[in-house]
Amino acid sequence: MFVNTILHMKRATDPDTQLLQGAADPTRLAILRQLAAAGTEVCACDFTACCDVAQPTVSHHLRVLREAGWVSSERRASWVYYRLEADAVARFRALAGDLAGGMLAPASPRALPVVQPIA
Amino acid sequence: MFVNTILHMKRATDPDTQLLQGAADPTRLAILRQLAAAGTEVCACDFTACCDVAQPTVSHHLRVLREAGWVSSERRASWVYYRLEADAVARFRALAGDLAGGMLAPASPRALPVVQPIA
DNA sequence: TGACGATATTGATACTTGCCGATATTGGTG
DNA sequence: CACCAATATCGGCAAGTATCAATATCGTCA
Repeated sequence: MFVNTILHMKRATDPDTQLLQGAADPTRLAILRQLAAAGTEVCACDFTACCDVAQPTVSHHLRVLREAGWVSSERRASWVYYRLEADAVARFRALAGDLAGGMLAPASPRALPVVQPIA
Repeated sequence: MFVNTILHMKRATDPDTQLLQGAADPTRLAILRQLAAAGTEVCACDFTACCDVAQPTVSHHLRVLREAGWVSSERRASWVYYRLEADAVARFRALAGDLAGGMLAPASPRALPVVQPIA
């Protein structure tokens, strides 16, 4: 109450909130989905094609995703490749599991086996 | 491309993005977690105690959550009770599953499936 | 080295959001 | 009805953010 009254300085220092905020944008969600669908790294140039925003905007969103822990990037020749961070995905799923904790899965015996990447 | 060039008017019309934006705030995430932990409906007055923000702010966040589909409310006497919407939780988990899609089955030849114990 | 293509950064602008105080609304009670 | 407690809404401010044009940076190639 006090901390907040002085000046509302609380924003998104919590890592879970940061993760969610990272994904909570149509463009960034599209990027994440494209990465998930690809299953491997994706060239930054491909995102520019997919999302109907200008190149600097894509670059901005990629930075936000990187800072939120969602993706990592690697420069190769003239291109920069982005890949999903397994850890972020795992944390996201854990979060979803937490929120679902109190709910009884009505008819979902289809518990999909989680394959852990060995290395 | 066009819609966006004219004037950037795109914000969060996508239901998935709305769901994520709903949860992407420390106060709202705390509310969702409290609801999940409770497993049943929770009185609005209890949220005021938990999150260190003023009453109007809690009310505001509850509205955002309701409009995002995360919760539903029911008035009983002087109190309003909120409960998690199973549908939203399901959609959230599905989203998490989608993003994990590429990571669950890597192209590694001998990826022995580690079955997660039924929590 | 210079030109070029791919990304990133900067700067400016408009929109969105979180917050609170004040006030309205709702429902129970005397 | 008047009063009170619990919530919701309003009005406005401050901070955050999404966007783009212009420009800088990096890496390749001639």
